[in-house]
Amino acid sequence: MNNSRFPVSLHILTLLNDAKGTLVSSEYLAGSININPALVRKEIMNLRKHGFVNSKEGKGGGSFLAKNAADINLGEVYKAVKNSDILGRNKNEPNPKCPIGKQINQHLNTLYSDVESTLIMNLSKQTLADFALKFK
Amino acid sequence: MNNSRFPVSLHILTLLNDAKGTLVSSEYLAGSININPALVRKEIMNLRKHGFVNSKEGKGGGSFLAKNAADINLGEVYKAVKNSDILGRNKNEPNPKCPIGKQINQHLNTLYSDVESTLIMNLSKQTLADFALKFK
DNA sequence: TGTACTGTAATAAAAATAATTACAGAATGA
DNA sequence: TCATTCTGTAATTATTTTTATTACAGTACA
Repeated sequence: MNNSRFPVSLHILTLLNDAKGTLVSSEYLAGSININPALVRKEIMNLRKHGFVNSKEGKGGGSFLAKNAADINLGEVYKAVKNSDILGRNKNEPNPKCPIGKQINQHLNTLYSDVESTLIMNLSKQTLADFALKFK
Repeated sequence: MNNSRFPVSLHILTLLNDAKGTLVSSEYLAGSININPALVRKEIMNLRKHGFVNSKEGKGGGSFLAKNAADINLGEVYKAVKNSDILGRNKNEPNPKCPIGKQINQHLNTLYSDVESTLIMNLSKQTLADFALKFK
């Protein structure tokens, strides 16, 4: 992960949780996170697609949590934003003529899926409500 | 992780293990991985720094494992190559005037260090020898 | 003493990420 | 009704990260 989608999404969700159902504009969210509002809206699109938030268009519009914070766990959030292999991947095909190169991706795959599923299991122990509780 | 340092390093180590102590050139390694030899040498520098491999300069030179494959575990390899936060990080400072923005990095830090230590624990259960054993 | 390596740096290219800009469409309320 | 303030979305540009390329000094061998 060399992008900021997870922390940005978690930040958005935390702010929305804090707003207790009132509508929050992408402008405000962007101001807290310190990124561009259009990026926030894009990330919100994704969170909406995954059922975490809902938005209302038009004047006075904004976003709000679509479910209880206790029903959103961080494993789900991770799954919603992940778009690359957890431990990275070589973009080039390894040499198929090399006995090791030929097989390595297959073994990396099993390693990664194992590692990732325990990671998700671990993340899933914590809900957005748990996370938000840490803020004073 | 959006770079390929972990898979590249593991690939190198697997090849060296397969070579059973004979010297392997960066040219050969690069050919199997399908990346540039200079990158391989750079990655080997790092692996050497961490005590996993040794190299011999000059004609007929190359690299070889510096310790038994059973004494290299994948958690150590991960630690040797990791250079970014496991779940990504927003490069911009969150707004210190926002009650959430002000605190979020601190809470992300504890989350990340927790998540990462279980990830490493998990990876550490597997040695290079275990990994290499999967190749037929 | 030529050859084949590593070590290392500098530079360039490519890819990924983020920022910016723009604007149509929706909801509000004066 | 219509100006205002939002979202949704796309297109473009800028920035950063990653990878490739090139080059060459130094080392070891034969």
